[in-house]
Amino acid sequence: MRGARRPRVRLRDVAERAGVSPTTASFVLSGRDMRISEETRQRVLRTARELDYRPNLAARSLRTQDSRTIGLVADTIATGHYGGELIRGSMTAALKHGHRLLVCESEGDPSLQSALVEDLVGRQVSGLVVATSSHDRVSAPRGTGGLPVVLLNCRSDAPYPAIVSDEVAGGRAAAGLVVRAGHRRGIWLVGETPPSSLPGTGRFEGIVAELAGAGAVLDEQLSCKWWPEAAYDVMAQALAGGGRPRAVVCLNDRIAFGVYQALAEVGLEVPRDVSVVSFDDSELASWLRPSLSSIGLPEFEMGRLAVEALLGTEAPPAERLVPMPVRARDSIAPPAV
Amino acid sequence: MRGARRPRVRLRDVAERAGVSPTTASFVLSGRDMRISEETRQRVLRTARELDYRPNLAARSLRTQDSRTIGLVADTIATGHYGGELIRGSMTAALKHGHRLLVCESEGDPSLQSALVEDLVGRQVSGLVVATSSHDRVSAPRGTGGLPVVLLNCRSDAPYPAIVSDEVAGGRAAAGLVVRAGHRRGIWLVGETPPSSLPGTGRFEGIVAELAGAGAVLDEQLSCKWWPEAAYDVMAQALAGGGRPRAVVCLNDRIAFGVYQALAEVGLEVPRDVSVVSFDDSELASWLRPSLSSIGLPEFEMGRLAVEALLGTEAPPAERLVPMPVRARDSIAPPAV
DNA sequence: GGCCCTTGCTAAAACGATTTGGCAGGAGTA
DNA sequence: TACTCCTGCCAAATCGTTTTAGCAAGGGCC
Repeated sequence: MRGARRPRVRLRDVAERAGVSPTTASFVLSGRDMRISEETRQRVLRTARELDYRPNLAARSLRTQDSRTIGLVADTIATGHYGGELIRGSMTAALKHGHRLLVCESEGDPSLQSALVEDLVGRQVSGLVVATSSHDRVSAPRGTGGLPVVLLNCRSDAPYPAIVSDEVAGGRAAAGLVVRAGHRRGIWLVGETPPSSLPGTGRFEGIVAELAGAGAVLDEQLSCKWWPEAAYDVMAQALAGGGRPRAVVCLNDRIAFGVYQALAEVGLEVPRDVSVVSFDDSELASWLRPSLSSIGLPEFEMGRLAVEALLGTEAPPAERLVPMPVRARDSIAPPAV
Repeated sequence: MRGARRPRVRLRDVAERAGVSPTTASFVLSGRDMRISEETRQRVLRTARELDYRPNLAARSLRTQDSRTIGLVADTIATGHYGGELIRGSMTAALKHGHRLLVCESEGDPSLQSALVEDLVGRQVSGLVVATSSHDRVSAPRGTGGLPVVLLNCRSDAPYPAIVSDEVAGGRAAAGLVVRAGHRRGIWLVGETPPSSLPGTGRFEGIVAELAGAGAVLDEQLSCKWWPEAAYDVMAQALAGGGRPRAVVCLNDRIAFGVYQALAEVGLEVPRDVSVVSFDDSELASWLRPSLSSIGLPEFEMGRLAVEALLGTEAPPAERLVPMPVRARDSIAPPAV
């Protein structure tokens, strides 16, 4: 764009100027303990600094067969905070290992995905993270050419390690908050649990198990899409029918948002009259009044673990269940007498 | 990980198997119209397919001095939807030009930022996008080695093209919604406009200008941090003092959320009693009841334009103002008589 | 035959790093 | 002196592409 692109300083330039061979310069700069006199070492280092030498990583990759890059192929990277934190976690771990992150989005298109994988393999990435936002079973990427692969937020039939959130434990935690506040009756669940959705079924399973273990019962289950509008409708209808919950477990924060609105309209106060707990710990949870207790998604940690599985020294387990953080806030109180 | 990493198929392997020289194979595969007989061409293509040949992009980069990669250095990539959409936009544009995106986060640490820039330059990226989430003046990245740089969501004193949202026009659009609904009096503004914040001052400027142009007045200006809690507090206090707005312009959706709550508590209904408009068009805006009219952030488009400025054919302007999309929803109505 | 084109292909030199296998020269030892 | 070791450095091969320059064979033309 601006000005003539001056030719980059090469290792050879540094070597010549320092009066040594490229070999020596390379040894000095890569810090390997070959027998180099301290004086020569300093001279090379100084020269490199003077010339502002920056190694050409393409050349290095070619020679060492190691690009110090890992590829992240996601179906969607912009689902709320989700994608961002996943990327951040992956990047942080990659950075720690001196790697960079090549981020791609396939928009769920399988042919685009395989094209991307192919390209990344061609770029000699050291490993591949395949992520989804929908958290379920996925067909394993093909044509990875024997490259290490880690699945993020999904599983597959291929023998790739998978990093997923521990939804069952999360479900237990959510129900646990309600149970420990003293609730045993009048507990409602809001949100559908489609069979294909791992988070849904996992959460549900955990909730039911925890309630059963505490001798509590799930009085009502309102099925609806995971959106405020839908949750509001189904909740408002149930309340209009005369039902009165003491605690509501929502399958995500957006549902809880709708539930809050429906409760407010019939004059029920959270948490005095009704306790509410949900999942995702999105920003919404802390904005609501009263602030919403929510079981968070360990996105950052999952991203981190995925890259760590690729780059770390220890072999990753076939399936890593990442615990979901529990954010207890003001939306839960003991049942009124 | 699994199995022996079989050596990758090289161009030379394809050439040998097809009985031609690497030169010929290269010409065929890169599709250049050197004089190659159709028969030979087909043979090479077939062989490449059979062997599942994938070119080594490190070698290609080294030779062509072109990595087909662009680097994105952000201070924070996980600010709500913001970062995700920026990345998506950048990636889409990069993909269109056959490039990939190397994503880095500096966490606002200048020394980390320059280390990252240095690394990316070493990786021979074709260009650099430097993005911030805070949208203001930034010190230009150093040590870019003459690489093309585009600033995203910020400006600097260096002569780099900048892509920023047109906050002033956005401000006019927000006020315009209110004005066109017929409001001239009882218009409030909520949210502080710190001098350092470009979006704040830009929005404010546009709002004031539009109102003035329509002969409307800004009756009240409530200053508060851009968070629901703070906005609720300041709004509730103003309402308790007896003030009654007919229209409220909020500097972002989170503020509007707090305002909604404060209005509801004193029995004012949106939009019958009070119209509300705000900025960001976050998910919150469509979840609120009634749905919130909001001036969106053109994140995707900005990311796209940044990369397009680097890779596109036409020279980018020094400062590109990207229009903010107007999302008119249910929170605005004509003033009651 | 002698000359020049055209066609279809190839040899070899880059690109810029890393790394193997030495090579001088001095010191130590017998 | 002759042999061996060690120190400090370097020549050259290598990674897998792209690309310049040119070669051989065949045909047309005079």
